[in-house]
Amino acid sequence: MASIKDVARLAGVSASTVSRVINKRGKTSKETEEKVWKAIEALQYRPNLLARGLRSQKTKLLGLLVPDIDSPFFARLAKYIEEAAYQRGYNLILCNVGEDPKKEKDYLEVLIQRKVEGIIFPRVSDESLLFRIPHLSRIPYVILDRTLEKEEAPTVKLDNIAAGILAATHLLKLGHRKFACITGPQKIGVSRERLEGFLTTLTQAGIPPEDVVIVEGDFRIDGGRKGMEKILSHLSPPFALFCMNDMMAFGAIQVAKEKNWQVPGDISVVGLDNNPLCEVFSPPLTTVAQPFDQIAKLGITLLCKLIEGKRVRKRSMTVSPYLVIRQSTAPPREQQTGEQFTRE
Amino acid sequence: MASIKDVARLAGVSASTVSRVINKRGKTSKETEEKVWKAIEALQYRPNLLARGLRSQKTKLLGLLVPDIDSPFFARLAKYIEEAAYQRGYNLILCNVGEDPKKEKDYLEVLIQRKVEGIIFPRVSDESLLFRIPHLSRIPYVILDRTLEKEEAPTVKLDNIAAGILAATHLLKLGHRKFACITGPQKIGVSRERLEGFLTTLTQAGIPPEDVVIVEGDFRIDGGRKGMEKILSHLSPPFALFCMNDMMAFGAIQVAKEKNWQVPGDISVVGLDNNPLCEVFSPPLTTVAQPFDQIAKLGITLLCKLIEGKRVRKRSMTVSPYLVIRQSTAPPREQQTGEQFTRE
DNA sequence: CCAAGTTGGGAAAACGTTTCCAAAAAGGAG
DNA sequence: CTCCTTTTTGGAAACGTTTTCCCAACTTGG
Repeated sequence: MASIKDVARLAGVSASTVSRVINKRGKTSKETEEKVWKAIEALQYRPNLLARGLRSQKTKLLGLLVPDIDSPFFARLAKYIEEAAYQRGYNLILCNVGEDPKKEKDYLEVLIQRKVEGIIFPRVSDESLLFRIPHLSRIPYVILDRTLEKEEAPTVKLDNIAAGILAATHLLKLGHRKFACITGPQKIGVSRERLEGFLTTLTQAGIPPEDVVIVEGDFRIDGGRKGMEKILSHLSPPFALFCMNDMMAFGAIQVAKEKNWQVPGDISVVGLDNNPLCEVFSPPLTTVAQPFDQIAKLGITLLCKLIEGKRVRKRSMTVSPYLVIRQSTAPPREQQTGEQFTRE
Repeated sequence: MASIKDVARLAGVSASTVSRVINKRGKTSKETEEKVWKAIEALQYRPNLLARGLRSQKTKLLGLLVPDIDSPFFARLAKYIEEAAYQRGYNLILCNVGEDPKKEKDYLEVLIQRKVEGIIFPRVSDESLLFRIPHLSRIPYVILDRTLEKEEAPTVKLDNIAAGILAATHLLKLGHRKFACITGPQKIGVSRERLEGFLTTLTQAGIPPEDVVIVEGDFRIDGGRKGMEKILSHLSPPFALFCMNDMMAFGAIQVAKEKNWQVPGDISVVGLDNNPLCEVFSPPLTTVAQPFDQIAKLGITLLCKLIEGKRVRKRSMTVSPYLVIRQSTAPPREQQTGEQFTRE
């Protein structure tokens, strides 16, 4: 493929001039510029980004370190991250690390070796080797959807307390007095914050935390299933359930149906994320929506600022959730015994 | 960061020797090797992959050009592609092109500039600019889940005819005689092949193609919705429906429920893909499963062979689908009229 | 008309590797 | 001990850019 020297030769100028024209750096006369562009066009020249990166230290590459790209949550986030990065001229190296710490470490090393300018971590775990790698300390990064306890890491995430409040308020307004909650892993800060918002709101409404059945889930369908089994062994409908993501809500509702409980008739369920499947699920799932696009956009913006070495005022930011009411929530059954047999 | 020269200096050898030790090329004595590894360890040296790629033309980078990473289908495929690539020491640049031809073109150019060694295309469209870019003709690529009409492109995909046959056979065996089908876009070869398998099987069972209600979908939930509306205006239950992917099946079933038809009581539905959501949907969806892992693995293997310049016998290969029977299919209602009024 | 500034552009070094070639060291045979 | 072969090593060029430094040729102003 044609190199910058070929262009220079054809245009009758030096390589430095071609570089200047391309990068619009330094002074060049209108006529040389024209000659250069003509030559570039004629040779279909495209700069070699390896060489450019090597010389200028600007690779325009970011690492995307994601736990599981085949999860609706991360896939969605990844989409918006990609979009935001593309807009700013960055490319993404996809690193799907799963539960494998060795793979995570491998990838972190490789990203360093590839001279990525920054790394974006959707929901990295506390056990992440992130901070173990010496060279990594030098490279800018942003964490999405996650609070890291250890240190002041730049983060963009949902206002999780608000999310818990939103769910609780909605269910209270419908008249519920009995509650359950399937959380995410309790070691994840996100889960604790959501629970905090949920419980304090209930407490303020006069419902003591001890009366709320709380079981720990895993953010996966199966966690929702198991969670619901456990809840039903402690609590009899009608009651209201808050699942900390939609996947678990799907699993939980499935179990409820298998046991012949009606949703929302016997059990009202609120999810979280606003997965596209919510609409098509039956019943369509009421959920606390995350604005993925905002999170991704803010995350990339923040990362770019860190890369450019700009001083940033707020290294951590939250975005507000909003409630999407569908048909998995309704007033509790007792209060409308008259209607009990007419619906459906 | 430490460079190869620093290592050389510390180990008291030349840079070339260090390179030889790292890459295990050429002869080096046991003792120098030891010295070199010690120095590498001491300095925490990691080769700069930009420089290596520039010099050796081996970047160990692949492009992943995907229509929409936030679709369960592609997310799943991407996961397995990533896994297969990682196993072989390749990294992936994530290119999410959506419906935007300009973005596709942009990305193809960028991939060339970044000197990727190959590109993997899950389900590229016929309108793709893939073959318009002059330099691209030189770079190896593999297409997944798609037949390109134009030319003999290396492809790994499902045996779509077999998929259609599988769906038809299953429904016939249950005793169905009235059929409908929501296809993918008809301009996509995949859709036509699936339909072919489906229809010929029905024909062989004595059901003329004219009696099968066929509507065109888009592989999305909403296409399933609209498709079902159209079908129900032409055909009254009971009948059996084959949707060419799970998403459309979800949408179709949703509409059926809204109109108070029972699945599988009134309408049996078969999907395709075996999305994890199938299990949790109600009713759990019977579906023709794609072995994503196989497709991805074969695709990457093929791509690597092309990259290494090996002669490959079969440039195109198919993998076999298999049926997963859940609860969205059942014998048609007529045969059990007694139950007709007991439901709900 | 000359000194001082301004503008445009070229030469060369540098980025960090790999790889070719030749030189040095080591080993073996006579 | 010498000569030849083989193994191990170092030097230097090359990959394709960007960037620093410098010089030539104009402009400009006094």
